[in-house]
Amino acid sequence: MAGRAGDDSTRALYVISVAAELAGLHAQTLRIYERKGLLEPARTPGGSRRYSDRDIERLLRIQQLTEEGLNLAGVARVLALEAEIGRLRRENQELRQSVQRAVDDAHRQHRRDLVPVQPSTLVQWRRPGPGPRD
Amino acid sequence: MAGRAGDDSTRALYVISVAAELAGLHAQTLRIYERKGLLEPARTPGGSRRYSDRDIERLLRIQQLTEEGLNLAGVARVLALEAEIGRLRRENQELRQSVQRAVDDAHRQHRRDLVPVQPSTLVQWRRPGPGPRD
DNA sequence: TTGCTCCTCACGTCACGTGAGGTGGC
DNA sequence: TTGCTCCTCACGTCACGTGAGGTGGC
Repeated sequence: MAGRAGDDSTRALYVISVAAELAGLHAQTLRIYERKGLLEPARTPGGSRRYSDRDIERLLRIQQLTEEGLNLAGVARVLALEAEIGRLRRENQELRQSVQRAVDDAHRQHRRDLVPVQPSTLVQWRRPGPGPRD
Repeated sequence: MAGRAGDDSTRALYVISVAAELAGLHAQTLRIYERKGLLEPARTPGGSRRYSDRDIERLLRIQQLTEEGLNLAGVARVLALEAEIGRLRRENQELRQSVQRAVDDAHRQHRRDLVPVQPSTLVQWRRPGPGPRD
């Protein structure tokens, strides 16, 4: 599905008959999906539909969901919720990185504090023995 | 819907006819929803269904979604995805608090570093000029 | 002209809600 | 006995996919 010239998955490449063949659906079904707001293919100046690779993948996802018994209202809703979940997961990932950065900064700050120590203050390193505590 | 004795929204209180009346649905419809896995009311030792306030709220949510045109497969999927979104939002909120805590700690650390500075080491602050790079 | 596109209309199938009908335990 | 519960079966309605039928531009 990728590796196309220009590698732009949103580029409108396929007329409806080709898109239908790629997705394993009837052309008329694609028109129905569009009317229901499930996807919005590009249009040529003349008014014909042109589908991108992203559109094809969306069609395959829609097909999965309808095969699982969802009707088109459910498919529309599920696609929207899945997009929301994607956003939340990304935001989540970024927040985790923020926490990591903040902790790293704290550690760096700590190490910087240790740098000015004079050699005369160095002591031999001992592994912590089985002391009464700590 | 709340404020019940004991205030436990999961307590099984209503027989199917009462639950159906509360939700504005037919008892038989509630049985269908259960068979489709949309909710699982408690059972008495004799085998009769008992619905909780939480079950009633779920029934109302199911009703909303079917009125919006979703079939039951779609409703089941949407409810699961909404639960996932709830989890992600909560996790997200906790991560934000972690970031806030880490930043607060860094500020505290910073303030502590500033305390030991001797007055003799103070220099005038200059804004960085337009140097050749960086 | 051929083969595509566009659209609308109609039919078959299936899901779901509703009701009927018959059973059994407080 | 009455009024509930349990279940299954059948029917009406609606959504959706499919196909036909007619139009128009490369």
